[in-house]
Amino acid sequence: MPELPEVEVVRAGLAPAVTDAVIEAATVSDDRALTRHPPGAADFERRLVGRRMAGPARRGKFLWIPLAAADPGATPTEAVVAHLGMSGQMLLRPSGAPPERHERVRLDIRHPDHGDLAVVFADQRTFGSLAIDPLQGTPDGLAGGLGTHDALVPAQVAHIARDPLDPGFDRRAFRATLARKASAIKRVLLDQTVVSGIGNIYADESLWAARIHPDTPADELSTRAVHRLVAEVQAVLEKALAEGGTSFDAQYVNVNGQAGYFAHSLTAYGRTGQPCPRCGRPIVKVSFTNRSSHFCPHCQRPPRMSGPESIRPR
DNA sequence: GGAATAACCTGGATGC
DNA sequence: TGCATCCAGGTTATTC
Repeated sequence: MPELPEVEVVRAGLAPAVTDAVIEAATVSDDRALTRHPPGAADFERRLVGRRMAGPARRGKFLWIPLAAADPGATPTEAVVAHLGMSGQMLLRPSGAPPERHERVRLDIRHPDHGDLAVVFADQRTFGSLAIDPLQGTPDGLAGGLGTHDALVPAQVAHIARDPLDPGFDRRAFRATLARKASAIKRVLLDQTVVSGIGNIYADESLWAARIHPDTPADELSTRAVHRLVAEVQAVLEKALAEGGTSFDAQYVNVNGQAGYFAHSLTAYGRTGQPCPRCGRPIVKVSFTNRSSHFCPHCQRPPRMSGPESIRPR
C-alpha cells in the first residue's frame, strides 16, 4: 500500500521525466479517478493540454506537480494533485503504449530531452484520485513539501501535517499534540493532520521498533518515549525508502513497474504467529477499527502493564 | 469540538 | 469447478 516511502519513490521516479515537459494530451478513461476534481473529466482534460510541468513535490502520501505559469519565472498558481489511495500507480510508458490494466488517466507529454512519453495513472481499487488544485501559501513559510523550494501547497493538501522526513517537521509540536490526545497512539499516528505519511504498515513497524503498544494512549507517552518513537518512525521510513518501498503484491510498483523490497524487512506487520525478531515470542494480530494491528505482546506491553517510560509524565 | 465509525472499492484468497 | 464470502486499508462524511 502506498505510504510515504512508496509515494516518495514515485515522486523521485517521475521528476526527471515530467519536469519541464509539456502536456500534449490528457485522457480520462474512468471518472472515478477524479473524485477530487468536481468539475469532471472534460474540465480536467481541457485545462491540462498545453501546460508545462514543474518538478513534482510530496507531502505525506500526497503528490503534486505544479503547472508552470504562462509567464516564465512567475510562481505557479495551480498543480495536478495525486493521491494513490490503496492501489494507485503512476507509470511512465513509451508514447503510444497499450492501455494498462486498470488505467484511469493518461497524460501524453513531450519532454525537451526525453521526447514523447505517457504518464499513466492506474488504480485497481479506485481509492486514488487526481485533481487540478490551486496552490496556496504555507502557514509556516517553509517549502510546501519534499521536491519543491516554493512555500506553496495545494489547497487539498493544506490540512495535511508535515511528514517525519520533512525538514520542517516540528518534533516539539508533535509531542505537544500527542500530549493533548487521549486516543491510542496508533490511531494518532494514522491521523494525517497530526503527522503525515504513515499508514498501517509503518505504524505497526515503528511501534514495534519503539516497543510501544499500539493501544497506549498518546497522552501517556513520556517525552523520552515520544522522542524514541519519532526516531524509529524516521528510521523505518528511511530504510523502507532505501529499499524501494513495500510491495506485497502488484498493488505497489515504482514508475517503471518494479516492486520494492522492504516487505522482506518487516518485523511485525503481516507476521502473525511468526517469532518476534527481538524476543522470539509470536507476533499477534488484533482487530483495530476497520483494519488490523500487528505487535509483540511481550516487547510491547499493554498500557496498564507499561513500564516507567509509559507512565504519565504529568 | 473531538473521537469513533461506516462507506467507498476491487480482486485475490479461502471455504464450501 | 464454481460460487459466496472475507479481507486488505486511506480518506472523508457522518454520527455520537
